[in-house]
Amino acid sequence: MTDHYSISDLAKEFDVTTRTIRYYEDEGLLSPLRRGQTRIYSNRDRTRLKLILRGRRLGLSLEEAGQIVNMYTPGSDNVEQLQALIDKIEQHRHQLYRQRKDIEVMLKDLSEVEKICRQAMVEKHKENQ
Amino acid sequence: MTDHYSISDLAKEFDVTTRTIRYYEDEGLLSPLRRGQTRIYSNRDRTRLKLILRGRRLGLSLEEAGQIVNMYTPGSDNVEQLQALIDKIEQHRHQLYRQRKDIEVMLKDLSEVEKICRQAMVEKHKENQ
DNA sequence: ATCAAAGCTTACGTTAACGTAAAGGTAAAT
DNA sequence: ATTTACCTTTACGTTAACGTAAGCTTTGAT
Repeated sequence: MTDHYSISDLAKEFDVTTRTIRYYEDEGLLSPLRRGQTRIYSNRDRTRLKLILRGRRLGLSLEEAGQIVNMYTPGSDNVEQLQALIDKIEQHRHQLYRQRKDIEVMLKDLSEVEKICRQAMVEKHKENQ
Repeated sequence: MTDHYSISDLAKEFDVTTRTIRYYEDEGLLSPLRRGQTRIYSNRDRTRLKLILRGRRLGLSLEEAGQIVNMYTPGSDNVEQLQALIDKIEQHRHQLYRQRKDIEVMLKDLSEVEKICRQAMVEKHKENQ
């Protein structure tokens, strides 16, 4: 709510190191203001970091995550760029669909394995009686 | 259906290099039979590879992917191990839940951005008339 | 018989995403 | 005043997950 954060504020909130946040800046993903040398992060910066980390949790590279984050602030005004952006969105959407499918299958598989485990445990208990 | 595959068979089917498959063997994730020096992959090997690659698409490390794959063939018979396995399953399940949530949010965001894009394009077309 | 395709091992190279250490500046608390 | 707790930059180190190249063997096809 305060609209400005220190680097360690964000580091604590999102459970990353300050090194990581500075690295993201080196890679052009963040560009906080400065008071003297010290970095000052706005709510916009904080949101960008949040989006980057969300991408990372899905296994995206920093470059891919950056692409997605940059979609939120187009900046490009001509029709071709807009169309290119829409195409990128479509690509990412399909990747997400695939991941979602993978997750569903994996969840189902895990349930199956758990079931077998529990049955095996029941057998073991019978043995010990 | 043939129950045995060459390394390049699998490489083509799953769109990876043979180097990748051999690397997974080095890391103990696969252990194909041999005819002389040549590797021969069974359906079981093929399934393991498929599972590993599914894990990779979700951003898991090879080690994590390996853990999951090994759940499918418990091998351990004592109760403690079974309980440990069930705990691991629960952990992975929660990670998958989180990823699924991330995906839903991201899909929603992408739709939002696309909407804005399309509106901007409509404006541009009006200008050009 | 030889030639191309595919297989093998060994080993060094590469890249992303940080970790870690050194050396220093600033500001508040004791 | 000096300790504590931040902040900074620079720079070298590390690890996972392969890529790539060299050199050799095996095998099916012509």
